[in-house]
Amino acid sequence: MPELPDVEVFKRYYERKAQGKFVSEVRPKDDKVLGNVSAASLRERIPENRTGKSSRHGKHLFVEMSGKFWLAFHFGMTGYFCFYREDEPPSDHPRLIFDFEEGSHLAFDCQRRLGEINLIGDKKDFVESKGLGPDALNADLSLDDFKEVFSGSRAMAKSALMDQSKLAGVGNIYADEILFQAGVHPREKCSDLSDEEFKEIYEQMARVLEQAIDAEVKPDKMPEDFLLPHREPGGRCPKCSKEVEKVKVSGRGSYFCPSCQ
DNA sequence: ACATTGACCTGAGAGC
DNA sequence: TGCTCTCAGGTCAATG
Repeated sequence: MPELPDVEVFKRYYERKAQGKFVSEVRPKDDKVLGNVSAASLRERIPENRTGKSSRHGKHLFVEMSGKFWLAFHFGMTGYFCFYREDEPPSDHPRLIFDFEEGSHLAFDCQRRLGEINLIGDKKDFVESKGLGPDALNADLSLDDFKEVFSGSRAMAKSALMDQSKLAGVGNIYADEILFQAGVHPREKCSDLSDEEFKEIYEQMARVLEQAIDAEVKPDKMPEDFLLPHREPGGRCPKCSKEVEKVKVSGRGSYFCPSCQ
């Protein structure tokens, strides 16, 4: 599930619930989600530190530990944070649990184990090592930057939007939503897009991502004209009420409105 | 350079 | 009820 808006919501959840707490213990439950760090090393290095500030780049979330190092979280398909108190039930598939001195906990939950945790010293180096492009919701990203990234590509618009080395953060769901709002067919080639279409995609990208965050990523809180709640067989386009269609692009199920796009 | 496919994982839901 | 099949918001490697 986690694309840029989801991860931004996780970030705010972390800040609200778990930032600034003293970690008494950390419990790694599954080596599969550990990237460059072992369970033993986590147990060694994390306790006695305080959870610090956080930042996000694309689908990656960084959490600083006492100003000493960062934990980089990637949520895969099914990851999320779950904060709970002593008297509350834990999450379903905890893969790493922080125990706070005050008696509460933060779990990194990931049912399908496709997420990954890394311990890093420098965020920039990490972003570079992953080959990530600029964050898709970066205020410094101008229309000209955007065009420069995409106009040289012969890939389909949706594939290009999901390419994390071009821009980081857009995944399957929001690529569909952005192209729907921009009125561009997902299989349209970047090289065939007009200036007007580039501008439309650029503007809709920022709008869609921001509105999804405002809606806390909940389908029922999304704007009326979002495709997102209608991406299912038989679903109706929120703008023209024609039946939405599904095709495969880059091996991913892709919904679009045949009349609006 | 790009599309496609399968692998990595687990579980929910559909159809029988 | 239980089985099988397909699918799921991510990424990576191999192949054409």
